[in-house]
Amino acid sequence: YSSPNIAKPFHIGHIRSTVIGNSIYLIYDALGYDTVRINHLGDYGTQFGKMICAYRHWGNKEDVIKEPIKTLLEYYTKFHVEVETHPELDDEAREIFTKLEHGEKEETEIWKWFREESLKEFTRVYDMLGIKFDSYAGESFYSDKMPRFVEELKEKNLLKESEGAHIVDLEEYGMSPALITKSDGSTLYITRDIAAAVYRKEHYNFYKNLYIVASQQNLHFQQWIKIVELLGYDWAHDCVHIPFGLVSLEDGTMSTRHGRVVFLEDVLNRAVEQTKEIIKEKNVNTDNIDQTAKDVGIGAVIFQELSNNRIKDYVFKWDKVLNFDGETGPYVQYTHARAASLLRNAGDAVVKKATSLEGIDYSKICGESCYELAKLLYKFPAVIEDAGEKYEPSIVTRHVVDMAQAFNRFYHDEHILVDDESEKVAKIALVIAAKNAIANGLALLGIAAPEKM
RNA sequence: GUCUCCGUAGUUAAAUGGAUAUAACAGCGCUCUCCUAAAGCGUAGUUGUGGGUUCGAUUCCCGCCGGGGAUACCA
Repeated sequence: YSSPNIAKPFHIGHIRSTVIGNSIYLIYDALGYDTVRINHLGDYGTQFGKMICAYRHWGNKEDVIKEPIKTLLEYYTKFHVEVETHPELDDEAREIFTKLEHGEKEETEIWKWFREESLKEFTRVYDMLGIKFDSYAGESFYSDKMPRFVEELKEKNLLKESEGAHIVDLEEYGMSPALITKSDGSTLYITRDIAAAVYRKEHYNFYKNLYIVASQQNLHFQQWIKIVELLGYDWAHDCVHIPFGLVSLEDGTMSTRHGRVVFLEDVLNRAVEQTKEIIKEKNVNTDNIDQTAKDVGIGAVIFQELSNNRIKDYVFKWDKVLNFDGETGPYVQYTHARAASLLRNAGDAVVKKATSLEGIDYSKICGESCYELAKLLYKFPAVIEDAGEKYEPSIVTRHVVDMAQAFNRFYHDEHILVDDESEKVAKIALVIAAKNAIANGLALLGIAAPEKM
């Protein structure tokens, strides 16, 4: 998951795979699975031939070091402008990519350098989001693992030559043919995905191999999973494509080349800034405004991303992403902070007694809203399993909202810190349970749960 | 053209085939001498369309309408 293309900006379109993938990892980890987080970087392909070609013609080392992504993107854009009038550039770019595939030293070194510089920028955004990976083995990692499958496809009579290229005909399965090698012999995305799947089976021996990739690539996944099956690998259907809908902007589809793009880092920064203003306005006594603003602002962006069914398309709107009212991350975090505040006011002795769960008179919590809250807390583990089975973090998000709503009603209806000691302890026990459930729920989404806000 | 996904209050969305379709936002009102009002409460408003299966359909099947995506040398 995540898997951005190196040398291209990390924009709002990348947030979905990143954040959904992270949450699915967290959910499966919580369910007790051994998990490996792989960032299949888009660090290979014809585009890098173009990029290197552009760098050689118009590039400058200092500029790249100063601002890697922006500069490399300029080269890429310039290439596409120039190629209109100089079509020979395309041939040159293809040739460079072929050299790269053959491991020519000079091309490989430039490419490695681009990759490192890009990764530095991505890491900054991942740090903001609090997201880590176990492996950054991207497409390039499989560059030397593909010839084996081209041979295997030939042996099993699956490969056909067509217009100079090599294809697997999938017509009988209702799919268009899959292009395995281009007419110049170089490989494609699909070839690398087949190599990657086999590598992962051999290296990790996975139970499930999950791909959190946009629904635009549905056909691509159907094709290569079918090919893996035709190659005779019985685990083909343990590879699962988990698709999600498209993010577009109000003025159309995002397009890096046309400058129609919203940078993820800008969204996160603005959300944090706005949170800071709200904190100042409300004059909340927090120990560390910067940390709280970061937890809440970034949490808000992640939460919103995970609140709808992943398959739905949506249009990115600033006022929506910066709206913190209603069923939002800040609402849930606020509820958690309220619960934390109750525990502080209750005092250590009461909290300790309630935590021990010994001698609690549960008959003292009998209001309707207490019951509704308790019911939701009880259902939570089953909800997490359901979310895992369906690869759908929004199921957790919805339930966390429901729990927060129930807690706020309970908070409003019931006086919690009452004089009656046993009633107070019983109610605090419920508060502790709710606070833990909300914090755990947020954790499964990759969101912090501040004690104060 | 073919394949595929989506269509629910003004808006954004919920709903393993089950009871009066559920929330939030935006409206309109109300509640801080009271544990954090980033809260709570009230109010009005919804299944694109035509069939079918079923005791029962937002959900499953077929047609239509509207929108997105894919459809071999990008990834």
